Amino acid sequence: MELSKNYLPDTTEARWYAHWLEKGYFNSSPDNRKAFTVVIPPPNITGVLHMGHTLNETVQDILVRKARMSGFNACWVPGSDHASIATEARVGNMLKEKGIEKANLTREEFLKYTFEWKEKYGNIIYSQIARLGCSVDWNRVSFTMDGHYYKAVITVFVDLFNKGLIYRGARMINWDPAAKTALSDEEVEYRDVEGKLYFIRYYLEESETQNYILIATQRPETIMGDTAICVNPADERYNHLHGSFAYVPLINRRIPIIADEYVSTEFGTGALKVTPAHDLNDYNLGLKYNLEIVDTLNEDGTLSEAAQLYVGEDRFAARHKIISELTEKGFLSKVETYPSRLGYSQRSGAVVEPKISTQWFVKMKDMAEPALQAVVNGDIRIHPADRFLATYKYWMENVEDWCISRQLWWGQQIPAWYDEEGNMAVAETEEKARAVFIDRFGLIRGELRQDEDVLDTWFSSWLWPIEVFHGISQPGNNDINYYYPGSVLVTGQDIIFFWVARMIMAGMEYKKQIPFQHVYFTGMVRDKLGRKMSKSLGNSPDLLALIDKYGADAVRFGIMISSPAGNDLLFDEGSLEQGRNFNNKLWNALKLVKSWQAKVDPSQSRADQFATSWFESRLYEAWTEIDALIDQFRLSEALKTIYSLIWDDFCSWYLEWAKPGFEQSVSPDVYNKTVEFFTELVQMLHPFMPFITEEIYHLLAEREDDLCIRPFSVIRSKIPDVLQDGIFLKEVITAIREARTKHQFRSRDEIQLSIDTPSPDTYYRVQHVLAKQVNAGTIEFSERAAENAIALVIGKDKVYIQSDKPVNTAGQKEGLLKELDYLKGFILSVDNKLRNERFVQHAKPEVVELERRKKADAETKLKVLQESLANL
RNA sequence: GGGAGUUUAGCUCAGCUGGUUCAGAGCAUCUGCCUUACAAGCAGAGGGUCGGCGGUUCGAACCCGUCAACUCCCACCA
Repeated sequence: MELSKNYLPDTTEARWYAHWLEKGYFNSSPDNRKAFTVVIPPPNITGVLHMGHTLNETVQDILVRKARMSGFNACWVPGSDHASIATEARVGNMLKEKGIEKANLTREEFLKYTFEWKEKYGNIIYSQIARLGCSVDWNRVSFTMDGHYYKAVITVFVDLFNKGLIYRGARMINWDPAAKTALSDEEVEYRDVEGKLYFIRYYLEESETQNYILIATQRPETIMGDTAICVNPADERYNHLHGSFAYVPLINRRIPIIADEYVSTEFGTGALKVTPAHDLNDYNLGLKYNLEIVDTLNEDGTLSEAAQLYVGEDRFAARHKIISELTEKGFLSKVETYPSRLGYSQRSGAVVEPKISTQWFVKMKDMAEPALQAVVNGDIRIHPADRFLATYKYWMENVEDWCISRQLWWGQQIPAWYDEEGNMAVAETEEKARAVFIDRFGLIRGELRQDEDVLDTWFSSWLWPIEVFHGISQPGNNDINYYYPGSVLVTGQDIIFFWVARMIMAGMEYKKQIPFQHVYFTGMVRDKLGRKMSKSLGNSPDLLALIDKYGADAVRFGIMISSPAGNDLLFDEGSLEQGRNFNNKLWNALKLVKSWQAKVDPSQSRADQFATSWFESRLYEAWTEIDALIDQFRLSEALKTIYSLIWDDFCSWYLEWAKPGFEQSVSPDVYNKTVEFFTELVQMLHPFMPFITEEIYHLLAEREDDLCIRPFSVIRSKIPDVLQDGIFLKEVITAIREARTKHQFRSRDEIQLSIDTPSPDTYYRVQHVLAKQVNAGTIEFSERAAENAIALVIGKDKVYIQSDKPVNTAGQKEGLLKELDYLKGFILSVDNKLRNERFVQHAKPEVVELERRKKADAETKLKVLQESLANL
């Protein structure tokens, strides 16, 4: 078969993925092997594959494929989460484009549209995951709104409620006015912005002369919610005002002036307007001093009736108008710019409002404790540990209660029912809730009404490692017993609190066991200038286009080669090019080895055993390293090691050494060994670059199996002497080549070597290869210096290169003198060290011995150099 | 304001418990090659006083102190 000039990924990749699926290699069911379980961090159904996913999925695929080939029963569960806020917004917009207002729909109608949308668009990401080559078990696709999953979430809610770990109450929460829902603290992102500080006059009641107190605020539109002014009791400027009253500008509400230590005398004017409905601190002051709470905002961020002014206008529009009015009427004293921080909704991007609202909360303290211990005592290992252990600990020790109710439709509806008097029962179903009512109140007053709210998406995804195996809906089933706990969780460090910490809590609560043994945090993907990927910067590459251009293997290579463990990944298309070049290198090595096939001559016994026995040892040595690196999650380094093993050791050295001469035959032994080596190399590489390796595996020889399920079987021994010979041989070749280059030999110019060495045995073992590699016609051993030759000193050996080209003696002399100088300096420094009594006394004996040997070696070499110089 | 991390060649990073010739790799750069697998290649080369200062030690990129720069996380000062 004729092989193409370069490797062509597109058809190859599609063909092999289809084949793997057809064979069912990625499907897992419990058996007597050890399980290796990975659950995918479920992407949003609204999402498309981006660089972050690509990194995560590639890492997981590497670990899973490696485990599968190492004899584990590997199970990688794919799936997605329903992403209530994002999806509801997306579907809302879609409906709007069709001319349908969500407000005119019933809950059931809206959910029907949403499920339809999910069926249509929610699976796009799966085809992209497949395109990357991910070896997930497609029979196990899970979705956080699947029937059993929904049920599990409800079960957990009821259980936690009955345990007293879930409660309902009015609290200051983060309100997203765009999505019109409450958010958890974690869903708020703070950003620095340049704000303005407005200084407003509040006129005092009992002052005959129009006296006022000056208040600084960033949010003048909230003044209608003011119910007090607060100053520090120690602030002498305001001592006389304690207990008196002032009037809120524009609406003339009479409010008290109170004193509390909370207020800083340093900031602003030292006087604070207290708006209990719209600021957490003010809310606390309100509770302390029993202040009236005036909520001046509607759910959508417009001003409410209670505001009296600008009712129905958006908060930011109202701010501008109020500033104008305050200015006109002389209430505004001055404006200063002021750097501040604003909270934004992670999902909708809207500026979050602190709002008092009745919501559902999970008590976190008790659940945090075992989850903290699991990590602190090492049951769960975090990688890289140093960076995240402290963060995790801090969060767990200072965890706040979790607001889990969302004012949305898309999600698990809270299983709480109310009667007409507001009595409440929590139960899995309405029927059970009725029983609870009867049991507790004896009767049900009027119609029962279910709580309108749904649960935070994270309240379902924290059960992911358990419920993808139906561990809550069907406790004790075979799958959950076999696959739980998972082996490793691979995810971004940005969701350590959202998701990782809470999964650990859920695992400890519901399985009394950790959900995974290792957590591997990948870094964030940035562009090559170190900037975050973002739509507005336009630096977020189109992943599918990249796969089209370079192939999935090259994309995987490019991403992995540039992502050192735990660090951010600076994405550069150049690394994909490197991946493509690597594909090509492999492809050409394949072409070379295939070309030998026809040249195999069974009558030929092997002439030279060195190349094969060297590579055999080298292969084993490298495999040990690579295996250890993968175990330590140092995947980038593992890939670099394989890359160099293939490119340098295999292609540049081994294949050249083993290559038959022009028009010459190959011994069956060399050929078979080479195919075997190549097979093992592509096997090592397979977890990283699955497609090309599978392709080469099959082109290299007739196979009955497939590479992706081939068990690793590198049971070799490394022979230190052979490895040592290899190092020495490379050194000699490089030195001679360097001399050839320096003296402007062309590759076809043949040389003759004459070597003066105390240990010719080494040369005997490798001379065949050496001659080929430096284009030497003859190699002879002689203690005499060769005439008209280029003299080299390699270790303790003198190597003379003879040819019909004239020799530049002066240039050579210069080179040797330079080397001599260096050596003398070196000997001097070692000597100084050895003469230092304290060194000899304090240093470990083996270190001293080493220095002595260094000195002796250098002195021998010095002598050889001097002889060479004398001969010139 | 609190905490964590980083600082080694032009770029991205290795360098494990301080000691094999005053530090390694990949990419990039330079030189020479269309050598019968590969110019998406081959053969070579150059490039760093390991952020600054001080200390411990016979010996420091590595340990300690200090300063500086950068990054991230957390935090209710209007």
